[in-house]
Amino acid sequence: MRNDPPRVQPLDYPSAMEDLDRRLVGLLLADGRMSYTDLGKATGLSTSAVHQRVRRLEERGVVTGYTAQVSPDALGLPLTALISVAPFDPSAPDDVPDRLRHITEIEDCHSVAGVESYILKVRVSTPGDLEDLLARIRSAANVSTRTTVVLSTPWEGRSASAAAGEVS
Amino acid sequence: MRNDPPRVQPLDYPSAMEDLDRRLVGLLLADGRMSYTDLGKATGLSTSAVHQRVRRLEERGVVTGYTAQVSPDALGLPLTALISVAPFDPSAPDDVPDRLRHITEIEDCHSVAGVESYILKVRVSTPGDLEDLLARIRSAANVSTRTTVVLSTPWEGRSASAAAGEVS
DNA sequence: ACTGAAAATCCCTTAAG
DNA sequence: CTTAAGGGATTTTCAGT
Repeated sequence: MRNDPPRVQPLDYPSAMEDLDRRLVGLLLADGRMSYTDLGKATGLSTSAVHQRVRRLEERGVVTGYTAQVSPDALGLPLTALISVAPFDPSAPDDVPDRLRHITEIEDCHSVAGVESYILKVRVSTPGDLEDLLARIRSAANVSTRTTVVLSTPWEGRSASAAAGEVS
Repeated sequence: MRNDPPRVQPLDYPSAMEDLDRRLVGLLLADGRMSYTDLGKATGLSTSAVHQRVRRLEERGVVTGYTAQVSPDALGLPLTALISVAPFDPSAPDDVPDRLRHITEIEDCHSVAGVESYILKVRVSTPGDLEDLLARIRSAANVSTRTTVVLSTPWEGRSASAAAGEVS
């Protein structure tokens, strides 16, 4: 694989997180409504200890919130696409995200290193809606677009962090 | 924008979802730990009614679960990349997702229409880890890769569905 | 389908060791 | 971090409309 040069510091990056914290995060990723009591049973900790740790995780910004997982299909948004955008005028100040933020069909907005400046993930109902959306994006941000249609999604949102909470 | 031909059926697609359901989904997207009591207060429904509707939303597969939102940065995974993969041998049966599923760094896996077959979203700690990951992906699935590094993410996971739950 | 209330349960919080 | 316990809130059910 890779020829590891010796590291100056044998540290793991910011990730100074204990094993218990990782387990808790993993459990909350799997079920964000789990009670502190149940989290305690699953980790062997007392309810109070879990409460403390989860609160700290929230304060440290490791856990930023909780949300329902919703099926776009069931919501009538069966068409997903990835859109690369490039500004028509590269000399203009780059406020593309600000100009696009109000467009709710855009689920993700990444600034990327490459020929194009941003990659968006969008969800719509029909090809016609996609056509409309592209027009809105182009005119709102003065960009050209290159669209890749998603055919299917074997998996999504699997939070790499979940590996941290795996049962060993 | 687009020249709408008259629709054969003036239906809204599968989305036969009432306004109340949309509001509930929106609220649960914003706070997945909200209690039925509070959901009731927010929608003007009784606790029981909320309970019924949320249960039905879960049964219908609209709400598929609940999860904590976790900051990859805080977890020590500050480097995100999008990887397009294309099979070396296009005649071989396409079991790329199965071959990649065990690689936990891969958060999303989309099958796409385009020159390349799949687009992956991955998270790692360092460029070195990305290098390793790419090698593992290539050898596990016998594919070539094209990697786009994410510089920053103005927003992510904004669930287009949230628009449904907006305050009018 | 929603309301309202009652019952049972569970949860959070605090305190003390 | 644990145990213990109080008080409170929440889930869940059920009958009624």
